[in-house]
Amino acid sequence: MNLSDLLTGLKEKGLKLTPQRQQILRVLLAAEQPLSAKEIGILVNKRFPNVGLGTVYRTLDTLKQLGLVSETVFPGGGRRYELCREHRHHLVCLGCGRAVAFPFCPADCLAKIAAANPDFDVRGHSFAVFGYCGECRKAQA
Amino acid sequence: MNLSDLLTGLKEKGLKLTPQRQQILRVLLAAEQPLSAKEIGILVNKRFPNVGLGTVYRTLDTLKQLGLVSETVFPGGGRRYELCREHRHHLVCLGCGRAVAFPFCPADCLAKIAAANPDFDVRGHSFAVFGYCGECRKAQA
DNA sequence: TATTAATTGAAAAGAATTCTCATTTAGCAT
DNA sequence: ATGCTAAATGAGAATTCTTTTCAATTAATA
Repeated sequence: MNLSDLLTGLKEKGLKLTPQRQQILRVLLAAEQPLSAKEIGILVNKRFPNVGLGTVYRTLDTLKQLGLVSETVFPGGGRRYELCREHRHHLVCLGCGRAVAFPFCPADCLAKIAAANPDFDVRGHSFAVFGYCGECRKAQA
Repeated sequence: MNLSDLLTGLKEKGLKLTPQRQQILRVLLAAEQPLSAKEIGILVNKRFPNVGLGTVYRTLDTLKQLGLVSETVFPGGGRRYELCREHRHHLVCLGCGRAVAFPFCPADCLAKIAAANPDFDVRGHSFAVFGYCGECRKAQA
């Protein structure tokens, strides 16, 4: 997924290709891990100093609704955003906050749950694993 | 797990058994699903009208640190609390917000992740499934 | 180039959570 | 019972995060 694919996607949905949106998408494309709205704002501000957080939140909402961006809630309640490249989950370090993505899904568990709740229309799931990364473990010792 | 077990636990840790804490524990014991701090505050206020949310948050923090209460983060960033009875996850309705607990854990997935990341000290995980419950589906139709 | 609806910036408002500090109180030792 | 002391509380201020408002701007179309 590159920038022009994303822009084509926006255009097809009838959305305007504003420089702000493009920059937010560039930031998300360059990110190697999910970012908070504030972090996205700071990175966007490097090129567009007066883009406010309001615009960041609005754009993220729009992109979420289009299915281009996913929101992950981290322990403590922090919300982070990333492009929907492929479905993935994260291994999050409780020490430094860094997150590593992994592509495994708890498929067997989802199947069990769906089978046990036939009335429920399952639309999605979240899964995250927490602990301490190698570096933080060294630092603690 | 009943109230006096919980109180014994607190006492053993050297914490005071204030009426406020007891009432918060009673509310958590009576709850059938994880509650937000605000909801807990409202329920506590039925018997102790001037317990503030500050006390609710502080008490929940204390109970979390003792391992008596767990915090679950819901989509959108809402944090909810429940007694640690047994480890469980939730099936959450995106329509009405109600949550149903289930005891399955995505064990195979956890094992895969741990195997793929030997440096990482895994301490916990979160897992939740989202969708629409039978009632909300009827209401939509 | 003009028009128009979508988008934005800036600031205010709202919600959730944490912090502060003077006052109160549970638990312990008289 | 009473007094002592550290812990806990109430009330409100302060933070942080997110959403909303509205006038001004701008991308897209004719």
